[in-house]
Amino acid sequence: MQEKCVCDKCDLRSAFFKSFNKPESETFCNQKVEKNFSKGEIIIREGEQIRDFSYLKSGLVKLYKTTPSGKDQIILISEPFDFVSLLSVFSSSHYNYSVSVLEDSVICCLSMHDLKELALGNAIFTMNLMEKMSETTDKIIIESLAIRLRHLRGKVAYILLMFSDRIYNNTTFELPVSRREIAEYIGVTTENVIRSLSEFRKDKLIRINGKEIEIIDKETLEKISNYG
Amino acid sequence: MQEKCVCDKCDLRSAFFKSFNKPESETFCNQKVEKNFSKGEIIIREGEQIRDFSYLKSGLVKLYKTTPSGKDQIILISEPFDFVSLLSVFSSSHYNYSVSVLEDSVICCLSMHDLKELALGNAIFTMNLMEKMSETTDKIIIESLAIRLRHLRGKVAYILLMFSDRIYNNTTFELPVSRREIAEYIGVTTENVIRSLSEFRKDKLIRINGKEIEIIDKETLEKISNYG
DNA sequence: CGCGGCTTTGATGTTCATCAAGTAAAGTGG
DNA sequence: CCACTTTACTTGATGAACATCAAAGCCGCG
Repeated sequence: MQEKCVCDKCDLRSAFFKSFNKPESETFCNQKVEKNFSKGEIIIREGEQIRDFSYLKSGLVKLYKTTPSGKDQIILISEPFDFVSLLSVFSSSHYNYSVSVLEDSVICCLSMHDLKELALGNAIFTMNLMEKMSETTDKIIIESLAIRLRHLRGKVAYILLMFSDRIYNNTTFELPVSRREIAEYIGVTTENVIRSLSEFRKDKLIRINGKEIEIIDKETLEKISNYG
Repeated sequence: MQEKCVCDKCDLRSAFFKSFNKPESETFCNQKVEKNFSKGEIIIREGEQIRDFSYLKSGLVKLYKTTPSGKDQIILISEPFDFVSLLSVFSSSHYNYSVSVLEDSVICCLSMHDLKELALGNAIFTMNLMEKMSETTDKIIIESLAIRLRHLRGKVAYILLMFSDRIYNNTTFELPVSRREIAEYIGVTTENVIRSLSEFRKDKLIRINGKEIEIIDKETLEKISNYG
């Protein structure tokens, strides 16, 4: 499950940690650990103590919260470069959300202790972290407002376009989530997600084959998303 | 409108910027500027270029976004110590939300250039900033999920308790917002906010006198908030 | 092979938005 | 300072959107 990171192969080091010079990179690479997770596994459980700073190297995960009545609310579907443990790590001692894997993923882990040491020793690195954090939280907030202002069909259309445009860059894609998870993400019932999808199919806006979705009439779908 | 900050009187320096030593504090204090705003004024407009890093020294403000159809969505009602310009300042060049004043407020401003210089020169300061940022965004996300999962009456009860418990620490308080703004905050119509308030009044859970609210039966209100 | 979870469709009822209309309060200009 | 306009607040009636309930088919897994 755990193996040393081969840093030469790590896109992230150059892409994100531009702030490091050679020796710092070395330290960083020696301290961190890669973990592989497969679809369905839970990486982080709400309430757990935060020990590691982790980020998503490849794959797809969801961040979510479980309500007192046992229902889940999905906060974000996160691609690589959006950090996994970003939200609370600098202000809380425990996670207040869970993370589970939607597509086989590789997570890089560094102990919070080591991270803080690195951050204190390198202000540019810390600034970059802050920038990244700002981007991710901005995305969460903007997206949650965008969803809130739409009606059922608009919400569903919005999610389809999100997968198509933001995540897969393709008009055809395999849904990485169940209908129920879509519902948990946009705050409606599973039945109504299905109903909307069926309507889109009947109206020849999309083709559905199980989890496989093809967007046929993107223009109309966008109209619906922008309040139809 | 603008005057030099009297740093001896500034609670924030000690409370938040514990990272500074004497000379750095001096620099900081000399560079920053205090601005006074009164109820109703707009401090930041969506789309404006970000020039200053500003934080709320005293008063109360709201962060909000205006939708394409011209309606406002309130993101957060922010007290002192929650930064005003926190969300996007490190990842965007322009604000993607607006800020306006609910109660006469004092804002401390520092140019982003100066702030970045300070941050790069002092990693502890930057870490503290990050912590603060993490707290604020966490609060926004947690609160928006909490509101999303409630029904109309639960949402309204939640807001009343928020004002009573988090903002004013008092069972009697003056609402700093209109009924419409409450509606914009919890994502329902103004009429339904009023209806819920009237019902709470009829059920003797609260007393209403214009903007003045007194919470009489907090226990029941909490039950309604926790899903009634 | 049977069980549980996911998906789908239909019927029903509740919640909430919309529309309408009126009162109160607060700002505006002569 | 008073008529005037606008904005905020309030209540009621109606209908649409959506949740809930129910039932059945499908698929994967032990």
